[in-house]
Amino acid sequence: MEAAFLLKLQSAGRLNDGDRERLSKLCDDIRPFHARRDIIREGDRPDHVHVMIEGWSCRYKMLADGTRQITAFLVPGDFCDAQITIFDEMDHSIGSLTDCQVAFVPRALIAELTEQPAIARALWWASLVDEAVLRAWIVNMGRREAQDRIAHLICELHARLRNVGLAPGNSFELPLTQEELSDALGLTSVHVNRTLKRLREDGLMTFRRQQIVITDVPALRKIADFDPNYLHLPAGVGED
Amino acid sequence: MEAAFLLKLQSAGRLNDGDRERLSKLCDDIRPFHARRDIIREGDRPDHVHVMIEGWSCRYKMLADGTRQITAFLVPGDFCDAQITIFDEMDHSIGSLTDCQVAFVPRALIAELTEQPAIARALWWASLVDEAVLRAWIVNMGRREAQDRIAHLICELHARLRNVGLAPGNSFELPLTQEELSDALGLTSVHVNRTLKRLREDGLMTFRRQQIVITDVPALRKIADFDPNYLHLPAGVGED
DNA sequence: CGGAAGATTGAGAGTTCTCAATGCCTGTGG
DNA sequence: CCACAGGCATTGAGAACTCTCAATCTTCCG
Repeated sequence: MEAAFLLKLQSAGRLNDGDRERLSKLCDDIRPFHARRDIIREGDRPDHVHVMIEGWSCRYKMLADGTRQITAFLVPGDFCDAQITIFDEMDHSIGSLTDCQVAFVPRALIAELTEQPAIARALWWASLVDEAVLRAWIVNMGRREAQDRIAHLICELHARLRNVGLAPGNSFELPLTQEELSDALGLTSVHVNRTLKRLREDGLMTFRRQQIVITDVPALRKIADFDPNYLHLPAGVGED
Repeated sequence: MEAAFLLKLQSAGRLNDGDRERLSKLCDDIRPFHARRDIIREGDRPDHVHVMIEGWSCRYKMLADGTRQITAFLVPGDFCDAQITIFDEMDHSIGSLTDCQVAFVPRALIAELTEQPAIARALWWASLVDEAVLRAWIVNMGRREAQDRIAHLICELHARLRNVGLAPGNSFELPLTQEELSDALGLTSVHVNRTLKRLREDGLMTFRRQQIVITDVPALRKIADFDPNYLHLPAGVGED
């Protein structure tokens, strides 16, 4: 299978064989992480940039009262912390959700790669998509109640995973507990549980054994008010 | 008064006089907008980048059910839509909140400016701060109840406005209605109203006639669990 | 002096949370 | 192969928070 980050950066278009060749150097130093470990912590000043190769991780912040909010899911192909080439220190943490493989990329290599305009552009593009996703999450948490909110997140993940070849058909692996899901949605796990039940009963989707099956794609998108435009995927990929 | 965007980009450091001179070209084409007008709409493909010079605007999305979610407040010095140099079309709208002055910057000028490494770096830095603010909003909406959520937003705006010289002391102008505030916070205006009353009664802050007065900065930051680290301001500015 | 928009308040309904108990599944050790 | 432990998932009941709908008050302006 082709490296996910190539599939992803592809979407930014304009990569030629030389660029793809250069990008393959990202994989020179891949390290494994167990599930539920911190890959980077708030306050760290890592000297490598981390890229997800395999498995899932998430950005998160802990609050003073011990609650957690997940602000992003990172899947194969996602850059964890390109911002560290600009900022002094991390303002949030990144933790693995599953066992995973993470590429450690020296800052110097990033600097070298971004001398290629097409690569710089692709990275900027990826960063702007991340931003668009954050806005979509804000809309989701601010203006949708639980059922529609879950539906929207599932539609988004479905579209993103398809783009990197990880969601054949209308199902995909979602290696999260309901607790983790609730930390991303701004809900409690109890309420997520009840709401998943309703989605199941309504014949929209099921989530069992870490497997999402979207039973009725149009209906799920409808209640979620999902429009994939913000993901800026290549034509066709976001469509059903 | 110095142009706000210079003060802001300053925070990225490393700008020399030449850079500042070049950046002044951003102001060559400034146009006025009345309050409550769209500056750009979702789906637009503007050929200028817009920069806030004076007044307030906001990013927002409308939902199918007619509700609105504001995803960012834009104040003097903020770039509205740098992403349009990469994406084909806007995935959200930007509307003026007050009468304002907006610089229209041709894409070509942006391209020219970003040939200067320090300027490119400053713009990237600004974009990463925007991203960090979006994450902070997600945490805010996901894990704080109304009073703490409002408190956090006010602390953030206070810090940001100080950085561009718009918040002397512990008060600042916030030219929003309670309705607009509620659209940013994911609440209803009725609930915002009641909660503002409580903040007032608790001696933390007041909001009357578009004027925020923070009565007790430490207490407000405490209930908001506010840490300005994510704004990556120059040392000292974020502090009380 | 109106009018209109925004702010404030009340009452009741709906959503989500908290706390706690129970059920289910999986991996491990005997 | 079976029993058991631990982590998740599921369910119930009551409390807390937020929303809706509507009325009333204020403020701002022409």
